[in-house]
Formats: sequence, C-alpha cells, structure tokens
Amino acid sequence: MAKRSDTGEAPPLGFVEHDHGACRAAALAHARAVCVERGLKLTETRAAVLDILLESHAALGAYEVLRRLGAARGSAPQPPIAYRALDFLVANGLAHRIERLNAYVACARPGADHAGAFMICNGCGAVAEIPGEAAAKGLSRSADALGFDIARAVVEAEGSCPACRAASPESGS
Amino acid sequence: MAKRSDTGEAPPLGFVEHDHGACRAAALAHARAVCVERGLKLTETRAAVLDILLESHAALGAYEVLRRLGAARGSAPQPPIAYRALDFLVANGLAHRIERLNAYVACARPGADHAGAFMICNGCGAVAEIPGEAAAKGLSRSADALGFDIARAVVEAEGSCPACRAASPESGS
DNA sequence: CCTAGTAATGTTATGCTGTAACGGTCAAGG
DNA sequence: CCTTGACCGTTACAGCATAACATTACTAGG
Repeated sequence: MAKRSDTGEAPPLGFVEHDHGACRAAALAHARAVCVERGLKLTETRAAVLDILLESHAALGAYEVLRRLGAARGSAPQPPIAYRALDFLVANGLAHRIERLNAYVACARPGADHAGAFMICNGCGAVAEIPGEAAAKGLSRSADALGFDIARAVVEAEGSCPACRAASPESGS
Repeated sequence: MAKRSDTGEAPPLGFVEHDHGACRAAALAHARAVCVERGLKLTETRAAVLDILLESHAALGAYEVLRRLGAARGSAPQPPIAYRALDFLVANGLAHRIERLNAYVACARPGADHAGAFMICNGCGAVAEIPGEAAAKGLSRSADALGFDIARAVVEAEGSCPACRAASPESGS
C-alpha cells in the first residue's frame, strides 16, 4: 500500500508513504498564509527552521536544528536563535514539541485544532500526529470527575510503526 | 468516600486531603514488600530517594532530589547517585517520570498496573495519578487503526486542580 | 528625511538535565 | 583466596534551555 488518497479522515502522515516534497511545500505555504492572516512575520530564520523540521516527519532536538541552521547559513548560530524560532512555531501551531524526546516536529495537520497526540516510532524515529480529541476523551472525563481543569494535554505513545514491526517482528505481535 | 469493593482501586491522591504520613508509610512498606517479592534490593540510597519523593505529591527534578539527598546525608552526592536510584524506582513501578516536567513522582497507586496517566497542577505543583487505561483507550484505538504497536504511552494533563481553581478563579473556565 | 519605538536577531554566559566511563566496596560463592 | 555481580562514588562531559544585554531592521509618526 503505497499512496493513499482517501480523504474521509485526515490520513496521519509519518508512517505512510506520501509525496513529501508536496507535503513540505504545502506546509510552508500554509505557514505563510497563517502568518499573513494573523499579522505575524515568518522571517527567514523561522522559515528556515520550519523547513528543517519539514525535511522529515521525525522529531529533531533543538541543537540538531541549530546545527542544520548553521550548515544552511554557513555561520554558527547560538542556541537562542533556534529556541526563539521553535517557540514561535510552536506558539502558532506550526510545529509541536514532543515532550518525551525533548524535540520538535513540524505540524502535520495544518489548520487543524492543535491539541494533537503523537505516535513515536522507536525504530525509525518517525512521528505521526493524530487528532487529540479521540485520544484525550477518557482523560477529559477523568479530569471532570476530579474537578481538574485541563489547560494542555500531552499524549505521546512510543512504540513501533507498521514498517518497523514488519522489519523486526520480535518487537511486537 | 467512593470505595470500590474488591478491585483495590483507590481514589486519586494528590488533589485530595489525606493522611499523608500514613500514605507515605504505606508506600514505603509496599516498596519493601515488592522488593522482597521480586528479589530486589531496596538499598539505603533507594529508600532515601523514594522517601524524598514521598514527602509530597509534587514532582521533583533529579537535581532537587539530589540536593535533598545531600541534605539528608550531610554529603554532596553526584548526579548518577540520584539518577540510578530514580531509574531503579521507575523501572520497578515505585515512581514515575513526568516527561512534561523532566521530573519524578512517587507512585501513588502501589501495586496497580502501572500505565498511569497524570494530572499536573500548574498552581501548586501537585500531581495526581490516575489509571491509564481509561485515558489511553482512544489512543489504543487510533494505534490499532494505524497498525502502530504501543510500547509505552505518556499521558499528562497540565492545568488547575480543584483547590487552585477555587483560589484563583480567573485561571479556569 | 529623521526619529523613536518595536520586534527580531546576535552574542555571552550560565544553569538544568542526563550519561559514559572507571574505580572502589561489599557480599555470595567456587 | 579469588571471582563475580550489584551497587555506590567520582570525574568528566554531553545535551537541553534560558537570562541578560547588544545590535539590527522594520515601521509609524513627525
């Protein structure tokens, strides 16, 4: 099963083959549109960092982003450069922080609600983003029962993606 | 109190008043029992770290644990001392790591399944542990649909506990 | 044009989080 | 006695993150 084009639900990227060039271009275009719409500036640094994250559906540590940013520029930027850009992207729903990995991924569901949940493959490092509501429904119910008011939910599953399960069957059934 | 008859399901601590001295003593006794049962050694360092975590239902960073361990001993132990003890406790279900905070809490549900979910109060720092199944059910379903095999799920909600909502009503709904 | 204000970047320095590697101690067992 | 294995002690360093301040760039108003 190579390419899927059914659009009934958002097909989660990350574990499925797709035209990544188009995926990347679309995400960048979406980011520009969002920034125009909200009066934000997608500066060169921010766009470069987003593009770095968009190179794959894996999560990158801030220092890896920083290294690639340095490589792209030919200079050696300092950590705050990367962190500020990442903070901007996360604050505006263009990227997400993966707490489990202390790392960042580009948002794979442009324009969506942005309470995503994530599946992290330990084999290949790919991260799939799925809508958070379904995953967090039970959590909301528990919170209501406790009188707890949820401001943000972190939902991250770690395991093996289909391809990695197929490659090393001993890791799961 | 809502007490289940024979499942042993406890009401979630952390946000509720309780006899914490007893809670702490019970957890320590449980830890000793678990270690005897499994042939593990609850050494002085490990017991001290567990006791430090049991001082409250808040999450503590490894270096804070380290400081308190040093205070308790009168010496100044190095990071690996704390990390090794914390790793032992986490590996054996006696404590949990809170990814969102890069910090650790004592397990509040001794003997339970150990795929907990957590609610973290931003106001007072308290952490309540709830059974993970309910919270992660939607996640499991999504994973099945994707063919993803979950090895571990991180489910952490950040927000306001009942007491803190009451104290500062502007922060909640 | 000039200027003042704001937002973003550049830079320095530092602190928190986590681990690799090696050596010492102690207990169990040949 | 000597090995083995588990744990602890220590050094050193790697990776993650931010405070604080200087500089640049854009832009709004005179």
